[in-house]
Amino acid sequence: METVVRALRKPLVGRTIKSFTTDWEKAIKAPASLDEFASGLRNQRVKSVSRRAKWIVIGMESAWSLIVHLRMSGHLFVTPADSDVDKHTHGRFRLDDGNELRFKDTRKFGTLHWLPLGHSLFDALAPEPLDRAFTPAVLKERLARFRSAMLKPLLLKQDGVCVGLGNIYADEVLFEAKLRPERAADSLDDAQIKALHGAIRNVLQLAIEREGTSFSTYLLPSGEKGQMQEFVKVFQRTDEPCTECEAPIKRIKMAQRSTHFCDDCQE
DNA sequence: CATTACCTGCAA
DNA sequence: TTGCAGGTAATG
Repeated sequence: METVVRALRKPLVGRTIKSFTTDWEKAIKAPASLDEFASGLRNQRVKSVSRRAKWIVIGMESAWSLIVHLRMSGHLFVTPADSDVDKHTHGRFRLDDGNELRFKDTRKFGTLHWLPLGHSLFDALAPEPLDRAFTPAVLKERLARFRSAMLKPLLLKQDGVCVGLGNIYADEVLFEAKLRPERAADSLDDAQIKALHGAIRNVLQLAIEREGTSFSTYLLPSGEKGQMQEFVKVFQRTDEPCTECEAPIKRIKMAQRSTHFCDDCQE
């Protein structure tokens, strides 16, 4: 999402939204009606494009925001308003420069919100892991809250120890920290907490530098793939040799999600 | 914690 | 035809 936000800033900041159309009203979660959503957005000028956790926030000069969650298959991009419209495009935001912001979402899991400052969408979210305030001490305190919860499901929770990790990066983080996915949150010593903290920041920072992970449908707003899939060490490498010890990477199911790890390296 | 639900497309 | 896919909310 950080990569998406960075790419959308230039084409969106300073633009005015002239109109909105959709063929999938259910994507709109706030306000209650399509009418209120579309009329709220009309003639709003974009002031900023930012992000909280995996939510994309397009802030207007009016202090209201268009907030988008792309979930599994969502894609946001800016294109000339007269260009071909794919059948999975479910939202079109006409801009004042002849372009359109399009929301494409094959699986229709993504959500759109039009909300004023002070909304509660982000209230329960855990800290941003790349913020300076996210120190090993903060991680330690948050891990303690979750007692014997297993690390893998805990890292996926956006109201867990930190935000921003999905299934790919959670596996990569645990591999880098040399911790098993089923380890209990409260069983880590200080060195392991420090390793986990470093791994979370490293993996996310690298993923941003590589512009995301395009294993399946993820694409940059430009339509190009990210590069992080070339650098992952365990995700979707089942039975391939561990990069550290050559043991075959194992795949198990945890919290209904595929989970990849090295049986020898991770404790 | 696990399960289910929300959807469509694709590979086994 | 089944199962699986990068996410999250609701429910048990």
